[in-house]
Order: sequence, then structure tokens, then C-alpha cells
Amino acid sequence: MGRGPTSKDVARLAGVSQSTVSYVMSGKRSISAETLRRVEEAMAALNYQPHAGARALAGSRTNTIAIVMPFASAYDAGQLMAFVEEFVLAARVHDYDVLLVTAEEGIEGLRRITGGRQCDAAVVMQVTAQDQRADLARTLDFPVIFIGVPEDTTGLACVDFDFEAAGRLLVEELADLGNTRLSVLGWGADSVDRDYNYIGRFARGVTGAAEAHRLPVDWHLAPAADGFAAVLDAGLHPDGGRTGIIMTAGLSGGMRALALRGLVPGRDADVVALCTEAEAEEQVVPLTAVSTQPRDVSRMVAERLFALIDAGRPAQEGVDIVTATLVRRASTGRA
Amino acid sequence: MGRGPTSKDVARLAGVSQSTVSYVMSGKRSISAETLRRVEEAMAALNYQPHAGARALAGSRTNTIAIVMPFASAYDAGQLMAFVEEFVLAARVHDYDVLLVTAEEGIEGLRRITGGRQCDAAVVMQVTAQDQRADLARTLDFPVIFIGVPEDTTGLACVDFDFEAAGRLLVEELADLGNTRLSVLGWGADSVDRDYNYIGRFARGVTGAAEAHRLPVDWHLAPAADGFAAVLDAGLHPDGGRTGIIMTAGLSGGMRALALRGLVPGRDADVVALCTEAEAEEQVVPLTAVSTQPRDVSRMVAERLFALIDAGRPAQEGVDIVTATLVRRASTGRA
DNA sequence: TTGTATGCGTTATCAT
DNA sequence: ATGATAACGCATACAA
Repeated sequence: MGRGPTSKDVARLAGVSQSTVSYVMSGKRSISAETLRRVEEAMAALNYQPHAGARALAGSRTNTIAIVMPFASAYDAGQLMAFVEEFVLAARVHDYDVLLVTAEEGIEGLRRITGGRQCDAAVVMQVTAQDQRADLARTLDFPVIFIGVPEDTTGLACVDFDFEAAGRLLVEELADLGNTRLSVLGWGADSVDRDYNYIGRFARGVTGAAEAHRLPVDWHLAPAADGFAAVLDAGLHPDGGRTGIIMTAGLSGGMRALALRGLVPGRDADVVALCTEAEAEEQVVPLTAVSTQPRDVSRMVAERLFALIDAGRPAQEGVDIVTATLVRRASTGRA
Repeated sequence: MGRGPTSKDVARLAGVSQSTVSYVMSGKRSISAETLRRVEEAMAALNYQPHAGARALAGSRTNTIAIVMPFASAYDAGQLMAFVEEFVLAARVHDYDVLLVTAEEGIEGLRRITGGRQCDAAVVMQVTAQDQRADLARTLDFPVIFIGVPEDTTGLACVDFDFEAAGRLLVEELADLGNTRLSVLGWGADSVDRDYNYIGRFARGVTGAAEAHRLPVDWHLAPAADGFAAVLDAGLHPDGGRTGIIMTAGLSGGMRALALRGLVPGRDADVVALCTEAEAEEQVVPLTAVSTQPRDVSRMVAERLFALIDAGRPAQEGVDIVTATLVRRASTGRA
């Protein structure tokens, strides 16, 4: 593997000193038009690419951002991909590359990456209420942005979707449609155990709005939703009431449970969901839904991160919330 | 942002020279038990992490692999994620990190990453028949593995799923079930235009097997599959014949088209698919299908790549094929 | 078995 | 406006 041209080679070809080449790249001092031209020509002629390692060593910036990803998680793959794509594109605009770290490496992964100066900042996804990585970040003096909201956000920069509003919007939609009780097919015990904060916030949004509208709610955990099936079998609209359905996790299972009983969303019951737009639209009956917007989250994270990096400040404390909006589709009567 | 401890600091604390610390890490010369212990203690005490940039500069290895990903593509997000996860895990086993590059950067992205010595090797996904990156790789003297098979594989290392066998298996399954003609809902013009080789290989597999069994085939491009809908409306089994259905792209659209007409896979027609296992299983009627195995591909790529890296040889020419297998589910009569 | 010294390719501080 | 030169932190050839 050939060693590749260095800035010294460029300098020689352009007939200038090596430091001049460096200054041409950084733009940190004024260069005469003539010199600039010769250096740029030489760089092009040699197909010169600065050595990233040498840069990181001398300049103590890597132009790399690490993103700690929860692969085998409750997250939808499409969402994750959308988030990552958007983030990588935003990073490239600022001339940054993206290093992938699995959440499986846990706190050690963060330590390794930051300690080894492989990146200038990190994004940590899928944050739990009691997240050890939050504690580490506080001691780190290193820009980290969290996606999700740990219980104690002191000294942390967080971004998240407004799950509480999402819960509220879905309940209000069903209430407006005249439903008198709610059945929720939601996250299973495994997710709750791992203490994903957003599940609690969503539940709080649902509960709050349901109480305000005096609607009783029964919860069922996906995917082992025997209870949910029982509700369907017992009849959705007993005693002249009307049961509205909210689905979060276990969407395909829930839709299948309906289909197997010949129940059509929008005709036999109002069904709303918290899911991706793609999921909402690819159902046999497209779903009225609040969709998390991974690209919006991604853009907000990138914006905030590069503001930090460019300013050189430590991560500014605070939680940024991405707005939730409901889109009506055929699964609710009045679409 | 503090500078962090260096190997010099470790050396001082352990009462040895800096080079000894380095040799402890690399294991490239024998160290007395006593020295080893003191150095390791010092490293632990200081929470020492070697500076990645300095390492790359001095050792000319980055311990990083770039993976060039096709985000907004015909690829399924779940497949991509599975591939990436598996690869990152494999990479960590060999003490490598993974850098993400978008295919949107095209050939320049590859050039930038390899030229800047940000990685020791690269994996290029979603390769087209006439892929410029293949030409670049041939001139690069740098380990690159392609996922997908360009037309000219001279000097390239490629790994891919056996799409031709996939097509054959699906046709044979339908033939064995007594179908006398085939209807294929497949990739749309956009994918074909971009010349994804695997589409052609799949089609070849279908065509070859269909000819061998003397089955007529009609093709419909997803998602604008008006022709497919017309076939359904015209009646699937005219003239005492029997039409078997193969779905590749546009699966959800195809299933919806069936559902809207009250057609149930496995009852009214045999339906098979080339899709992910998750997709096959989450349908109302689970699908008999050949599934690409992203994790198998990933493992094969990783295995081959690290063999190259460890051996220090240039990428060994040749195409590795990941076996295709069919799994029977309820969408074909005899499940 | 261990220490000394050099170089990797940049950035940035002195000079001029 | 430009050139020398000293770090940056590690790997490794050379000495002992």
C-alpha cells in the first residue's frame, strides 16, 4: 500500500514551503493569488489528501463524530436508518465523518472513543432514564448529545421527540370521534424494564388526556397481547359505548389480530397509532397516526452539535423537543 | 477539553520507558512479568487510551474500516441495519471501528477516505453492473470488498447473495405446487435503470427455471403495478390453469392488492416472495419465501476482509456467494 | 529484557 | 506574504 503524497510533496511541486501548503488548506493566513493557484494545482496534480491521523495529532481535531447506536432495540430499523442518513449528510456539510459505535459496547465504548480522541463529539441514542453514559458524559468535558431524556438532565444536552404530546394527540383524536373508552396495545415488558423514558412520557400523555376526557383506558403489552385479543373477542363496543384503539409497539401483530376477526379500521373501530409514516401508509387501511420524525430529530441534533463544536463551548444544558403532529388517514372514520 | 494521559505518562508512573509501554500494548516483544504488571497498573490508574491519530501516523494502521452505504435505495432498512450491526460487531472482535460513508458521496467519498488514510479497508455496498467505484478500487492498492457483483470482476473481491438460485427456488416451488403460469411483481424501472446486477441475476434465475418447467411468465413492475392488478381482476386461474405469484419489490402494495380483492394467499393462489424473514412473517398470511440473509453476507464479508488485512495481501480476486434457501409458510398450499 | 532515538505528516509559533 | 522549526503521541529500528 503506497504511502501517498504528503503536503511536502505538494510544496516541492508548487515551489513553496510545506507550511504554506498547510495554510492554504486552513485559510488561516492570507496567501497571494499566484501562490494559491500553484499550490492548488499541485494538490490536484498529485491528488493530494491530507493524512487524517497526522491532522488529528497536530491539530487535535479529528473532524469525526461518533454515533452510539442501539441496534437490537425497540427502535424501528427504518427510523434508525433515516436518522443516521440525515445525520451523516448534515455532518458532511460541516466536513465531518461519522464513526459508528454499538450501544452494546456500553459505557466502555464511549470511554474508548472519547479517550482515544477518535472523534470530536458524540451522539448517544436510545437513552434510558438511569443511563450510566449520562454520568460519564458529565465528567467528560467533551461534547455529547443525548437522544432521549434521562431522569437527571443536569449538565446534559438532550434532544427528543415530544412523546407526551403524541399520547395526548392520539387520545384527543379518539375522544373527538366519540369514543368512550380506549384500548392501548403498547410496548412490552422488555422495553419497560430497560426503562426507556419515552415510553413513560407517552403513557403520561395518554393518561393525562384520557383523564381529562374521562375515558377509561386498558393497556396491553405487545407482542404477547392475549388481553388485546380478548378485548376484540369480547366485542369492541359493549353497553352502547365505543372503544377506540391506540397502537404503539406490536403494530403488525395488532393489525393482524383485527384482520383475523374481520375488523376493519375506520369502519368497525377507530384505530390510531404511534408509528413511522411508512408504517402508517403501508397498512391495508392507512393509519391515522402521530409519527416520530427521525429526520427532524437528526437535524436538530446536528444543528445543536455543530453550534457547540464551532463555538468550542461545552455542551449547553437543556432538552430540545421535536414537535409531534397527527396525520389523519382512513383508519379513523372522518378521514 | 483536557489533553488526556499519554504513553509517556504511563511510562513515568510505571518507572519504565515509553517504548516499553508501547511494546506492552503491541505484544511485539517479550516483557518481564513484573514490568508487565506495573505498566498495566499504570494504564489502569490513569485510564489511559492510546491516541488513535498518533497511532495511525506512526503505525500506518487506523484500525478502522469504512463502509459505504446506500441509504436512500432499493435496500430494505431492516436488512441494512442487520448487515451493519453484524459487521460492526465482527469488526470490534478484531479491534476495528467502523466509519460510515454515504454512497451519495460516490466515488469521491471512497477517494477521500482511502487517500486520507482514515481506514485500512473499505466495504462498498449496493454495487451496480457498471460501477465506477470498481474501477477506482482496481487502481487503489487498498483492500476493498464489494457487496454485489459488477459486470467485470477482474481484480475485485465480491460477496453477494445467490439471487439466481433464489429466483430458481421460487419458480420451482410454484411449479411443484402445480401452477401452470407465473405472475411476477418485481422491481420498478428506477432500480433497473440504476443497473443493479442482482435484479438481473434474479430474473435470470426465474426465467431459466420457468423455461425448464415450460411455464409462461408475466412481469409487472412495482409500485405502479397496474398490470398486476389487471391480472388479479382478470382472474388468476383462467382456462383451467393456475397462476402462481412471485413478489420481490412492492410487497406491501402487492399484498394490499390481493387483500382488496378478497384473495387470500395459500387459499386462492400460491404466493411466494423474495423478502426479509421479518417481512415474510409479519404478513397476515406468512409468506413462503427466500430471504436474503444480511447477517450471513456480513459475516462472510468480515471474514474475508480480516483475512486480507491480517495477511497483508491485496484483496484476493473472486466472488463469494451466500447460499439461498426457501422457507415454506402458509402462503403456499402445502405449508 | 529494556532503553534511546528517529520519524510518521500535520498544525502553529516564531521568525523574516 | 512566506519559510524554518518545534511540538503532537506513538511505533519501531538500533543499542545495550
